[in-house]
Amino acid sequence: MPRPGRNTYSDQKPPYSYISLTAMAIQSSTEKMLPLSEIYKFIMDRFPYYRENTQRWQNSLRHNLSFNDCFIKIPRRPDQPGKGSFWALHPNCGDMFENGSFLRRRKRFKVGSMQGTDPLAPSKPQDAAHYLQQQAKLRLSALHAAAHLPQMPGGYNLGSVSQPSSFKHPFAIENIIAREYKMPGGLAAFSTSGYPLHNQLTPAWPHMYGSGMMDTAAPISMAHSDYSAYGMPLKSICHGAQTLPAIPVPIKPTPASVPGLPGLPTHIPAFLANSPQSLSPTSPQTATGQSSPAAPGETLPSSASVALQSAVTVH
DNA sequence: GCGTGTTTAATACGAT
DNA sequence: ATCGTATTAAACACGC
Repeated sequence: MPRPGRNTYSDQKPPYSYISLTAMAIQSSTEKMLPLSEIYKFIMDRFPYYRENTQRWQNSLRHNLSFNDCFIKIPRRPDQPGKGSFWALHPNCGDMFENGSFLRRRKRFKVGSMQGTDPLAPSKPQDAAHYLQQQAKLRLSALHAAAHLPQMPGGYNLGSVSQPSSFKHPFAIENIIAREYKMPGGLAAFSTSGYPLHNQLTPAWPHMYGSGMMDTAAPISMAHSDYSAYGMPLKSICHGAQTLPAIPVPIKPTPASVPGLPGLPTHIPAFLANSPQSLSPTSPQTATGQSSPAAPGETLPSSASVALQSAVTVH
């Protein structure tokens, strides 16, 4: 029986499928697309388990990328030199995960199954690739635009969201990343297999490793997980382009973080940060996300959204 | 050669 | 038992 310890829990295989892990990596990126090598890196950074047997799981991961329609390949632009293509989530792959939990997928995503809700998103892989490439550009434009907007006191840590759903699955991406291993309470109701157990208290997320980003700037109290790090369900991240393109996620409190922008995460989860090392340790900070919860269905127009809209119309 | 990408096949497991 | 999905292994192609 494994005992709690550095090389037992922390090296445990995470309860996520390769699809989940890949989706996490992709969604952690600013442009919502990553080259294969960055996906590898993300996973190895966060999950010590995957620092071994790299041949095995990387082969599996590549298999999943090719095999599953939910991943689409995006050719590099001339200004994106490097090896291999980018990989992104199909714009219509929303709702792929049950309740936004990376632990459970609803069903295999197939192109043309019309389970997505983005009326603008093409379903053909080629079209989707182009669409996402455009989306990536837009995100960068929006990010730059937002960077010039005033910042609220308290920075990125507002937590007001416009999601109509108050969905808060404990394994939703925002909770995964928020939870870290270093919860204020130190414990959470999860089994060692990673699944929620209400009658059992074990250290949460032993399989995850901080690699220098243990101390997120926005620790979330999981005891009040109603408003999580992202403050939005995965599905809205996944097809955030339903009304607006998904917003780039700044990885640390920068002026680029704009409070109140619909769909814009105001907590920046370290887990999703694409450069975890860049996160400087900060003093524990109570989650302020619950301090200004958005009412279900509420939308919060902001100057940033205006900036985004203008960015959208520019292409 | 190596990294990337595709495909097929076998196997295991959970849900129904 | 059957089906769907995930994992793993392996072979192969392609480009640098």
